[in-house]
Amino acid sequence: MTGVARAGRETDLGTLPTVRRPTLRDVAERAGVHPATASRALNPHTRELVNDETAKRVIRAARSLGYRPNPIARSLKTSRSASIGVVIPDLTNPLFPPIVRGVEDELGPAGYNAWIVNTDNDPEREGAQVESLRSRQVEGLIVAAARRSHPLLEDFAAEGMPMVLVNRRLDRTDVPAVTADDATGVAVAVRHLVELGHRRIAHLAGPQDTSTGLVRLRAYHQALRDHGLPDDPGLVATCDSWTLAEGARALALLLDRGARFTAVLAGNDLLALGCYDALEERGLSCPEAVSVVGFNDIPFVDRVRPPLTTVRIPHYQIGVEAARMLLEALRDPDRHPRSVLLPVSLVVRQSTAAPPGPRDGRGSPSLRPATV
Amino acid sequence: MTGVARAGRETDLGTLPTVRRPTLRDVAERAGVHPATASRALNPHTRELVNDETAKRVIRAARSLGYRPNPIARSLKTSRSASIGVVIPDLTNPLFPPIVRGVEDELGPAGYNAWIVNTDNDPEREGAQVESLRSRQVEGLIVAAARRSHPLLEDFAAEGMPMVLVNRRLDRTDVPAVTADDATGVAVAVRHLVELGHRRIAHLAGPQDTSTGLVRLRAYHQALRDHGLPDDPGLVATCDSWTLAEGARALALLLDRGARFTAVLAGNDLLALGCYDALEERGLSCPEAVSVVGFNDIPFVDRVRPPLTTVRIPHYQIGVEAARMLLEALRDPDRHPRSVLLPVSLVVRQSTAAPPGPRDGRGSPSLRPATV
DNA sequence: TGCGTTTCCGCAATCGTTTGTGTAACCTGC
DNA sequence: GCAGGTTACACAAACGATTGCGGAAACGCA
Repeated sequence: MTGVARAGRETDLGTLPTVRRPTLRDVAERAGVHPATASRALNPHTRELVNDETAKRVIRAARSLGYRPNPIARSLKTSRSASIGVVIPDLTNPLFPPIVRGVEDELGPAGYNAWIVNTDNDPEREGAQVESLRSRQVEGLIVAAARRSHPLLEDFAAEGMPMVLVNRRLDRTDVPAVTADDATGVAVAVRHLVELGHRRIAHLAGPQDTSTGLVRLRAYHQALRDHGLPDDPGLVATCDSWTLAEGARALALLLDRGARFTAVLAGNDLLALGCYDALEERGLSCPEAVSVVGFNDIPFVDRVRPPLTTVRIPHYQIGVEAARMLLEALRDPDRHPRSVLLPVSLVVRQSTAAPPGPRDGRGSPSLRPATV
Repeated sequence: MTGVARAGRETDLGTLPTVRRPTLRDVAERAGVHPATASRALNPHTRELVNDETAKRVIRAARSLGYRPNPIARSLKTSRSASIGVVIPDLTNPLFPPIVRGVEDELGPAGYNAWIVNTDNDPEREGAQVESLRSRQVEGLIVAAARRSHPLLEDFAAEGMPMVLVNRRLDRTDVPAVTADDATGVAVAVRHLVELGHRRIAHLAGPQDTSTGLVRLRAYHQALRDHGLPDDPGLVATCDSWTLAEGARALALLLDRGARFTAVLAGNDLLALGCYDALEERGLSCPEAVSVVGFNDIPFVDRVRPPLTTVRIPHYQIGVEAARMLLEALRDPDRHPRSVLLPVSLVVRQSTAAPPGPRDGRGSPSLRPATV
């Protein structure tokens, strides 16, 4: 009688043509076994518990019915979800999509899928989003929105939620992070400027509640010392957010203060683009009057005017690496958390040139490298 | 005895410090009612079924325990999820993040959250992703990845899945879509070029399996006719994808073919940037030798070199509008599906200028508008 | 007092899985 | 022929919510 197993199921004739998706029970019925057996037969991990012959029968039944397990029911039962949350502070920042893609590419083949949320840099929204992730039983978190002190994330980590930070890290070091080697990046950038002849280099520091903001600022001071350059506090302006508008505001502030500098190291590319605006507004040309260096090498900064000299970080690879680490942590929860620093490189474009001015006789504004 | 209601729950002393999240049963226990009553008390929609006094008690209990309903259990029981899927073809295309943000901003206050997936323009991946959304019981779909003929989406729509398309639409008109007024945009762009004096205008058509690609191509032909311009088939090249590289390839092809034109209307901004590359590679300057017009006005094209003249579409608003329509459809499933066309505007920057050449005596290449 | 209505709440089934336990049937070896 | 051990499956209890149904109070009214 199992041949017409579906008959008992056709009682819902009141519903629309939409056919109910087959459940495990349907599969079991068709294969003539108990749902429990069907479950075990379908799960590669428990297949050994059921007779080979029966397993094949179940699998065939499942295929013929087009059975797809219901992840919701499974989650409810197992408290797991085969998905991990990806917390992005701002999707419209071109830095993040490539990272997300790296995460997805690595997670997919492992059977996990990524659950992307956008916090908009808003703590309240972040709280809601992350809570939503948690209640959906995500098995881990990849977070690009960390601040140095971040109670929410710290609590989560303390509760044992597997977590990997990307791009930014926490002050406490017990949460693994995948970041670019910011300090080296800054050092290289400053060296580049020094080699061009700059001695008064300003810095647009990013928000100091983010590790990137702090680390880059410190590295800037260190680099200045290393090169024996004057470390004038008046050459630093701190931005409240990683946005173009803040970059413009901060550089304008520096300019208004009468700070004298021939180059500015921006905390990231967006701030650097803000510098362009502030400079243009005052009729200062880049790189003739002021050289600008960015950080991150986000998409399109190679095509802006002038093409931005910046520190390239491996966006995609950061995502890949973070996903990989999270997967390892899921497989072996006792594994010691380690953080990794990915290598960076300076990509010199046209926003940097020798400083203007009387220092050397060649002070012409047209020192732009002839290459390109 | 209810004062120590938690006592019975502390049997899991073998587990780690991780405390079990309170369930509805815990709340009920503490309030001294049955879970069913607690459920009704907590749900604004059924609160009227329970005594006001009791409801307050339950709510207080819930608050004091920090109770958060388990959306998974709820989904399983109700087959709903309070979330909707957002299907993006490529998150690294700056066109989409603003749309996503519009969607999220509109969905959030309505109590829904967005589930973003990336198909990478890969049908297989798309199938997997969308299936995953479906099995997670998303209540509707906002799709930016539509092709003109798209069996997967058509099937979903036929099955009654509420769905709104953004940016691109299907050939069949029974699935609502929110798009920009592409035809008008093209008309305005062509008129702009004509007014500058161009008569031979090329077009880099986008993939013809997308509505945007087709509509814009048609509008291009129409505009040419309207202005009495020669409609030379040799002036059109079709791109296989909406990427910068394809834009470069297609324009190079046109150039290699010996096509003669003074302006090119690119199917979108990415293709336009590709044009820049192809032109630069041949030593042709923009806009002096060739004017270029893009479409979409994605972030950063105002800062590239030269700043791109393009048709602005209301990215964010497209997202908002789509979410709004989807919400309406969820509230009233029988509502007639309507599509909306959002207005566009031309934003003239520096990639367009009068054509070069002997036509008028002023053929100097320095016709760039002096403003800015 | 008795009967019909409300009002309020508890009971229990249910959503679709997973998984611990129970138990036939079968084998093995003495 | 039977103790002891596998093997292969079924049973049923979860996971945490929602919801139809039914019944006990409480109430209204004659």
